[in-house]
Amino acid sequence: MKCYSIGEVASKFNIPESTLRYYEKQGLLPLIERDEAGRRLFSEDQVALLATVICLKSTHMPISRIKQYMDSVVDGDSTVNLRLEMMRNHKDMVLDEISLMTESLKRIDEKIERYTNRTQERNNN
Amino acid sequence: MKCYSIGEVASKFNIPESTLRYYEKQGLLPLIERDEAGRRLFSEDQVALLATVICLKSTHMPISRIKQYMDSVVDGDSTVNLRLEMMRNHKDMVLDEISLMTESLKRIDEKIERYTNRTQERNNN
DNA sequence: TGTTGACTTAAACCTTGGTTTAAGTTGTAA
DNA sequence: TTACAACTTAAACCAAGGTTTAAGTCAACA
Repeated sequence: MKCYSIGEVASKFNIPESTLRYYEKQGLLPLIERDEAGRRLFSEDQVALLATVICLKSTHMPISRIKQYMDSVVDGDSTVNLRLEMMRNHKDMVLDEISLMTESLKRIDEKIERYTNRTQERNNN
Repeated sequence: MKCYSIGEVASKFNIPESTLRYYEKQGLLPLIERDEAGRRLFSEDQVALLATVICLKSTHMPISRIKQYMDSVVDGDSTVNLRLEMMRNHKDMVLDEISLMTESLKRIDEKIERYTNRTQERNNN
């Protein structure tokens, strides 16, 4: 099974290696193996888990909650219900945030329109 | 013209007074008047400006950029083009972020579906 | 008149989410 | 065999965005 070095993973996801080390230390990337020299080896599965971490981060889940989620992934089948709950909850948070941003975007669009009109008037005078 | 105390504004927008003081100190709320006792008096105009600050914050504009924007509001007509540019730029950022979140939401929905199926299987066994 | 409650300030403090540094190890290509 | 690039660690450092604290002022009500 092909494994990836930290450098490969970092460039695959376009994030600094230091961030990957930080995530591991925070417990977001459990069970990363090492080679004889102590270097991290990311399996395909772990790359997939990292993709999940990045997905949750991009929707603003705090690191402490991502850790809870990853811990329960490691704990296996017994936590499926918990994880389902967590994802449903998180989905609601994300939908709320998207709504808020979409609302705010309307105000921003109004400003753009008003400023556009004002600069046109200027040019016509 | 009716003016609002910091407490009134805080509860109107449901944010702590300390945050309002912090925003003023950071230059997001320019030109707040004081009464004889030194207490802040928010005019209707300033309440409207605060609403704009909150709108920009809710779309993740950093305080330093909100300050730039507010500074140019204070500078008046000569900065209309600048402000138009800023808002157009910001709109693009917000649209990108909404897209990213919407993409991530798809992955989250997939997880919800998989976990839902797994718990149903459990119950049928 | 005194004691609340709402305000003021400056400065210290806090959390989050990393990034940087310094010193060391390893594998490979020249 | 040396020199370079890719890795390792722990610990220090950093920026953003507030929050808390301590000490004080003031208006109004009992």
